[in-house]
Amino acid sequence: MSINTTHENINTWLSHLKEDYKVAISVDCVIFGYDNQELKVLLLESNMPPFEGQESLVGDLVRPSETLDDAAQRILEQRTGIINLYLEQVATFSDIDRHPLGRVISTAYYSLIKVQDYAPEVKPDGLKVTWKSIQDINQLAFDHNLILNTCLQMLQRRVREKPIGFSLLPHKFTLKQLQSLYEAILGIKLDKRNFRRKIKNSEILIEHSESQQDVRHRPAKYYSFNKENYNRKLEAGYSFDI
Amino acid sequence: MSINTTHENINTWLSHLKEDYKVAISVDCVIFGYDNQELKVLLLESNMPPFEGQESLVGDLVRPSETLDDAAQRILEQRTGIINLYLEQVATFSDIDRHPLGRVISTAYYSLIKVQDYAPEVKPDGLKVTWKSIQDINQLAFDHNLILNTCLQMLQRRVREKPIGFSLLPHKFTLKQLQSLYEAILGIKLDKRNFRRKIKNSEILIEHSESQQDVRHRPAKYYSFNKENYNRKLEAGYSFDI
DNA sequence: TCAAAAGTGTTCCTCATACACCCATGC
DNA sequence: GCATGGGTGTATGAGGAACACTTTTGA
Repeated sequence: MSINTTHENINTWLSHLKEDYKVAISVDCVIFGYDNQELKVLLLESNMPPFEGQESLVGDLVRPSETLDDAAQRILEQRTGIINLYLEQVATFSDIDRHPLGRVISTAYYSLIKVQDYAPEVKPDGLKVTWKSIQDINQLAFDHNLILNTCLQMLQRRVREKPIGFSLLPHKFTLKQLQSLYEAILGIKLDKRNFRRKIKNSEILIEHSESQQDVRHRPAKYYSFNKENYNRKLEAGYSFDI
Repeated sequence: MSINTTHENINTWLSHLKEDYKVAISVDCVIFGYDNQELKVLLLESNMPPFEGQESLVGDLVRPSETLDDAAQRILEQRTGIINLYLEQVATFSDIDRHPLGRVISTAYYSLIKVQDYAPEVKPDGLKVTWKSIQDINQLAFDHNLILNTCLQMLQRRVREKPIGFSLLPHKFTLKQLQSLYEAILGIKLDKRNFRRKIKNSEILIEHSESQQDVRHRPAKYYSFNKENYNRKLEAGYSFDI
């Protein structure tokens, strides 16, 4: 922000700060999960006009005493019980009439969690929280479809250039699960052999001795993300890329 | 923004909107230019405490009646006279104490112009506007160093994946100028032969019959960006990449 | 004729892509 | 023994990286 102005001196500027130029700020969190071969998003069911019955993203107003990053963490915790999740800022949405009750500008954040680690039944503040497949999402409250799409594009970009996909899977996963995850996020089919070669060459997986059990086909081996080795390779100039 | 809450009903929510939860919003524009082999940024000289004498980005408060995109265009025009420039949103900065006069959250935008098309002498509102080389920038007002760095990273990313570099050069340019531009933005050296082959293979340049004049060496041919052909190739699935 | 930058091809190597069959298990 | 998904290797082509000399001009 610049305060360089000869037209408006400090006093008028200060009065602007107090009065006319203020609007409310909110954050909206797009929390992605992955289950049953499908990419999902955490949604709240709205109970307020004019959006009763519609679903919305996890969001609320930002307090004047907190940063956007802090607000995103606080609101996510209050609304879902999820604590200490790293959220990445995506974009800020400012259409004049995006909120029916007044001028509210909203900054969107996204993150990823393992659905196994979060049971929506918790509902810390009594709101209905549900996982919903991206495919099944229709009309959301406010401009949340736009926000969701923007965050999804960010996810698609990031998942190709950073090993964040693992944070959607259980600690131990099969290569098939990993491939299906990428296919679900990117919306494309990948070649099995090429995918496996690429992943294995990258040397960022730990291969476990255990395999699947009770499957009526050849059991798949379990793998985990090797964060230590990834960090080591990062420092050596490695750049992840699917 | 979500209004789904059982703790705060509509009325208290509305009062929040009117009172406690309001902060001021600003935009800051990072306008890049290129001249004399150097990447430059448009800066204003600050005349207000505690930043007198320091330089700042082109910014101001957003009005409650305009979107952030509109505000960025308006403020850029008022402060510099530059009209109708497409600005891309980069990020929103919200540190509590980023502004000495109160809580101001700022959304950053960036864009590129040809320095030939803009004479800073114009100074529409009487402020000093200057081009400054990225290299020579020291301490800026507010958190503008952080904002500038963030926008520079965005530029470095974008310039590799979209043919936006041309908007920094004169209409007609030499391949050497184009290569130097990329080197200045990315801060790396490029191989002359590989660069020229890549650019020529991309078929997005028009080769003019004219060449440089009055240079004491073999004169270079002039080229222009072939926007029509680029758009045609885009639709055919082409993706620019340097 | 010299200085200064323009312009030009080839080799090597890495990596993306396309593709088909055998293996281990539960039923 | 059969259905189901797991697991593996190779050949081809495209494109990135490294690299040095000749050409054109003005002074």
